[in-house]
Amino acid sequence: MAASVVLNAARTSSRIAPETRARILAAAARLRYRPNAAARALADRRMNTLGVAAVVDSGELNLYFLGLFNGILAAAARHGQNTTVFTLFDWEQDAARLPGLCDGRIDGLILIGPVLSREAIRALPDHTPFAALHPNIPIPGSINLESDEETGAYEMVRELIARGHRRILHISGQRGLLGAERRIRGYKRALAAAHIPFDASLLMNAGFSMDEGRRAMSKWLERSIGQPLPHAIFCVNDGCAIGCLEALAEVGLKVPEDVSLAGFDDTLAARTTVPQLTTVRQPLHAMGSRAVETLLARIRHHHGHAAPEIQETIVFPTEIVWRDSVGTPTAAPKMVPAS
Amino acid sequence: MAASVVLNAARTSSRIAPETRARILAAAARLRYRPNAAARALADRRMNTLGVAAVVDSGELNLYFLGLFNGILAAAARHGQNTTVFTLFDWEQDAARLPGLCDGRIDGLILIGPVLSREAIRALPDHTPFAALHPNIPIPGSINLESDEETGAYEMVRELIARGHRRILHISGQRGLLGAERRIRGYKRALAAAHIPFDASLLMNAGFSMDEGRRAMSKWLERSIGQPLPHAIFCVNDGCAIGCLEALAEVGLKVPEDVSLAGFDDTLAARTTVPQLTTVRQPLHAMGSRAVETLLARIRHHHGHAAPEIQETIVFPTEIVWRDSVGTPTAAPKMVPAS
DNA sequence: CTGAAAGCGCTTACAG
DNA sequence: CTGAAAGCGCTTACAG
Repeated sequence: MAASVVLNAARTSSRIAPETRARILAAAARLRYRPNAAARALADRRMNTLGVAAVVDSGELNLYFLGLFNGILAAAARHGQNTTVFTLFDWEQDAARLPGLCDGRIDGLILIGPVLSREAIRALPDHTPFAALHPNIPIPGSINLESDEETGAYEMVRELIARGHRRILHISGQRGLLGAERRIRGYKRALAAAHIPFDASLLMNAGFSMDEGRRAMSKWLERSIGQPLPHAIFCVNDGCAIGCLEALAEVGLKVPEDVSLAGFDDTLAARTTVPQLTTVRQPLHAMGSRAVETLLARIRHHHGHAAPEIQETIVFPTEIVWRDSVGTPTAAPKMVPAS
Repeated sequence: MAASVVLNAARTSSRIAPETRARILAAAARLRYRPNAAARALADRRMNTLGVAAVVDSGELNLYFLGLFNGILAAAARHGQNTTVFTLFDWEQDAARLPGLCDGRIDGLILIGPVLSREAIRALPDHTPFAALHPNIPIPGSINLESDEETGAYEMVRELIARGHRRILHISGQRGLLGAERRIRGYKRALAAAHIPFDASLLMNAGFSMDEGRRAMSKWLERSIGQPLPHAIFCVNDGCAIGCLEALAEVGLKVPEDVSLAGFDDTLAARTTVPQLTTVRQPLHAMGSRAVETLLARIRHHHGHAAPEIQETIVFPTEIVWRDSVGTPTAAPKMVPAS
């Protein structure tokens, strides 16, 4: 007992005599004593470990994940918490595995971009606090963190228009996904505000990946041979924009000389393209850190500490980052070449 | 006891009567029983968790880490293992923290690119098995996984020469780091094999990051104004190559028209540049998976199972991936423009 | 100031 | 086939 108190600098009532303390410390050093985390967790009902659950699409975690994860790790390290990663293949199919993860090995769980049905949400265990980053539906009882994607999209398109771009192609994410729909709404609102009629042929459904961006762009180009290029292309995220860039390069079209291009997220990739990508920045690092901080507040609450005042939903502002992929439109837009 | 046996399908001698078994299962379902991982770990002396320790340079995990980590996660998932990430700031300074991580919360530890002194290696605890990916010094007693970087560099430079490039600038990593030195050796060997004298002005010391690549390239360009460009530039890794690409773009030089460019690693970034990067592929995903498999074999061994035949050092072959950043050299190389 | 005691939730011999 | 018992390594009242 005395050893436990001394070695943990515990806040129990017990005082240990200096001499005893010294003896304990000496013995610990001599024996190279290391506390056992599992035993401590069992006695404490606390693992000091946070879980992170994310879907690996096409077998790989992506840069969006990496941005959030870096923020999560930084905050976790500040608070002496470990982070364990659970990978899922598919939200719908793996939602059933979530309760099994909350078995005492983690104190709280961060869900990255969860797409859960209302039933799946109802089945979530209530003894473990959750935080959801970009949930497709806000999860009741969980902390929900999102960014103001609609405003981000709105402002990006408004600014493109302000720079003279009028025909703006939007390559969107899967219809029905909240993030995709919000960007579409922002896009449409900005067009309407500038009295530019919405043109359905300038909205391509694609997805959040490079592959989907490439395919969607190629398809659009193929079906538009001989017609004028848009002035600018606004993509649902950076990955999609990079796929787009590839498809344009394949038929010899240059960004931003022939057409301007914008992405969304400001992941690492936006700075590694040539030209660098103009994009709507989501503060991924800050969002990841904040998820950890708020989750830890909840965990302390669960452990009987003072009840923290926690918003259920935290919205982060977005911001436009201007780089070289957006230029000024040429007077006479180039025609789409045959490929 | 019966509950434990039934719920775990345990391999104990005990047989449980079907009726008892049914009663237990029913009760477990009714009570929504979830085993407690900490208690199980304490009794089993096994956490079913692997640790991953990596340095975050400039606050961010990079794509090299992401490549390995994806492989680690995939293999860990296959074996029902969790993965917890420990971030370090600096190997030298944080080596002392390593023993503290081996306190029963993990069964084995994977070190990503460790740069450890012989003393730090000696201080590593011996009750926890290790695997080291790209260790700067092979760690005795640990599984060491590396790729054949020297051959990769040699073949890349040999092939560049075969395509007509003779003046080849090498932007290297920090001198003294094994990975950097091996690439330099490969570079020099390939020059020697083609009877091209080594030119010290064509070797720039930089580092493994985009920033360092950009700075080194800019510096080289500045000091070479009015002189001929190299035919090709071979960078220590993809990140460095991308920095290079930026520095070239800044002064209006185009890849591959004005100069060819090659990287190393084949991270995600190599496919997201325009033009896409020719690079030496290290099988990062496979290396991460293999680290997990061999580490698990060791852990089973530690737990008294059959001794596995494990090589101390596993070397993965590299492979050149041809993309668009390498072209054929022009007859008259461009001169370095004033910036 | 100190230490004997109970308990965290599980597992695995072992004796009936 | 079944269940009482000891033990994993820690923490925290609690009684001296």
